[in-house]
Amino acid sequence: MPELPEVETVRIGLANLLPNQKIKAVWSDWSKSFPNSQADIEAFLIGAKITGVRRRAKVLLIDLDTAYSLVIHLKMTGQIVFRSDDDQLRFGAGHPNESLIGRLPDKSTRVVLTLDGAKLFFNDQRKFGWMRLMPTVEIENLDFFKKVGPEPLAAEFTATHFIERLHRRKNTTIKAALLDQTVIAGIGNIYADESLWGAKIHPAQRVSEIPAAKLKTLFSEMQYVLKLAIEKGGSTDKNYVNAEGKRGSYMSFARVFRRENLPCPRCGTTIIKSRVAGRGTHTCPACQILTK
DNA sequence: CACTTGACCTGTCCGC
DNA sequence: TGCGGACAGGTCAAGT
Repeated sequence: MPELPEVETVRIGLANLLPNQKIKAVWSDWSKSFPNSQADIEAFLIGAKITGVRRRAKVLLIDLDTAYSLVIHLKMTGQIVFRSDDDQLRFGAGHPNESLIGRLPDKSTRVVLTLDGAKLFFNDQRKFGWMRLMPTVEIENLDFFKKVGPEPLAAEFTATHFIERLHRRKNTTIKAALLDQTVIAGIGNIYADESLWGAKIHPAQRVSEIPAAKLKTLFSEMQYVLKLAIEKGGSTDKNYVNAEGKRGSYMSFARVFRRENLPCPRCGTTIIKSRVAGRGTHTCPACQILTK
């Protein structure tokens, strides 16, 4: 479930913890999680110093002073957790900690980077996520980066631009268009449902059938929801944690997502769950009407 | 070409 | 209690 707000929360955490850290050792248990060769890892990662942490769409980028970067996609259940050796010892001694997860590595740990007095753990229960090492300048040439749409919170991204982008997928449902990373970057199932509820648009409505004024509302609702979610440290439904292993609190602000059988906070009607664009979809049947 | 569906994985939950 | 199957949802490949 890491979407833009979750990946951004991890980025903010790592940006405070990682710069100037030196990578001393690397361990991995699952080659698909970290497909680089041992030779590349030794040449460009071990001994490298971390210079910065960036995000583009749902992808995390850790830049190194070797002119290489770690490109990381958490997919559904990925976690990047920084833990100092001191904190790790407290777990062993049975001391409670605010972290949602216990002693590391655990059985979902796929990669461990040993730093100076700390370790960075890449955990991923479902093994869909990955990290890979590549020259920093080549990142923009990856297919995904060439095709991915604009950042929805960029200052220069306007409602007009948003509507233009959505119209690239005018014959599909608005939910499928929002989830399409080549249209706009970073929206996933949670924030698609939340934004559509905010704009009172049914997720199965065709893009071409939605008046521009409603799409304009959708633009501001989307920005509102994404900003609020970043402020709350993202959504923890099950797996997601930030760089310190702590949960995000957006789910307690969610209006429809995972709230089936509960009242709509706007009108009190019972929220229903259905399937749109192949995904579990949450709507208020009174506020979000499918027209035509 | 535009769009939809299935595969990749594991853990959890539900019904029998 | 155990077991099969549905489900979770980001992205790419394959199918319509």
